[in-house]
Amino acid sequence: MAAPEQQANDTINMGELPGILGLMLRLAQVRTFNQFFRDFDGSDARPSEMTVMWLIELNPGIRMGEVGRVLSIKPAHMTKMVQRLVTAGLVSRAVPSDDRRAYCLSLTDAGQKHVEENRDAYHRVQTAQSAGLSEDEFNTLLALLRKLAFDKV
Amino acid sequence: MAAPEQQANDTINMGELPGILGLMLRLAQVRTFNQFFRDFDGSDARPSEMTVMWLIELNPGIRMGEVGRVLSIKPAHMTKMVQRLVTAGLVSRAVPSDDRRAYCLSLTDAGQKHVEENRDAYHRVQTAQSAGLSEDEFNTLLALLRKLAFDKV
DNA sequence: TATTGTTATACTCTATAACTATA
DNA sequence: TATAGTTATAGAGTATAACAATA
Repeated sequence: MAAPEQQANDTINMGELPGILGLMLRLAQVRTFNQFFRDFDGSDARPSEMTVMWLIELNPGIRMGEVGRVLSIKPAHMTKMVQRLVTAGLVSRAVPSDDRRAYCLSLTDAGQKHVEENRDAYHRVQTAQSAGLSEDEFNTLLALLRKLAFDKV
Repeated sequence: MAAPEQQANDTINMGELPGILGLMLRLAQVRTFNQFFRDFDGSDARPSEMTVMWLIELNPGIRMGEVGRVLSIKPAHMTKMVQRLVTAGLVSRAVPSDDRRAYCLSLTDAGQKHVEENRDAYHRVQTAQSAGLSEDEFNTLLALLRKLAFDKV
């Protein structure tokens, strides 16, 4: 009867599954997200919205489509997400004069404040220490993930 | 007018975003999944179902709850997933005599055949080459992800 | 009382296609 | 004709809570 939930992981044969990249990416992400929501307990900050707002802060006037392309967010989802952020008073839209099909995004004062208040915590959650890795391991992992995420093959 | 979709990534300022572990895990996963679905075009194999069936093959008679714990799949989702697999004739359930609340899972003959037919392809998709990494980089990445996914902190 | 699995509900994210208004 | 964004719909996956049967 002692710690049956610990036994499970040990007595189960994983075979070659820990060599499947997609599975390990998913399991690592689950854990990272759990950590995020544990540390951000109470706050209504969502990783995806935080990332979008941070990107808008870095690139004022960036177009919706560009945000979606950089962050791999589909157009339909971008629309709903931006509508939420606009409704929440965090983001504002403007039609650029050179292309009236598009929307340029900026942070409102409230949005700017929101980013400034949460960025440190957001950044602090994603550290070597909270991931249980050494600084070297953490930096190596990030470099390899960047290669996987950004390099064209 | 030349290749505006290429410009975007270059002229956009990412700031410290590529240092955010959660974001890079997500972007790496998106790419890995795209590769999966490109290579498995036509087949109806889903990564999650393939992983569950492979785990059942390795551990015949494993309980639903154990599968969920190892793969971080929530009970409610496990129920629906197993029902799909049972309906598809790939997995069979049995109530163990020592705990009649539980379900033990096994592969049917069709399930066994399905795993054998798809495992190689499933494994082959997730290689260093298709990820655009060297063998060393690929193995390092997997080792770090395993540490992130499995180590208790 | 606690645990195994089920059901029901709601929400996030994804996928797809049809649509508008511009270019 | 192609592109930027919208709308609508469907599905996967997750989160949560209430529930029945069993331990």
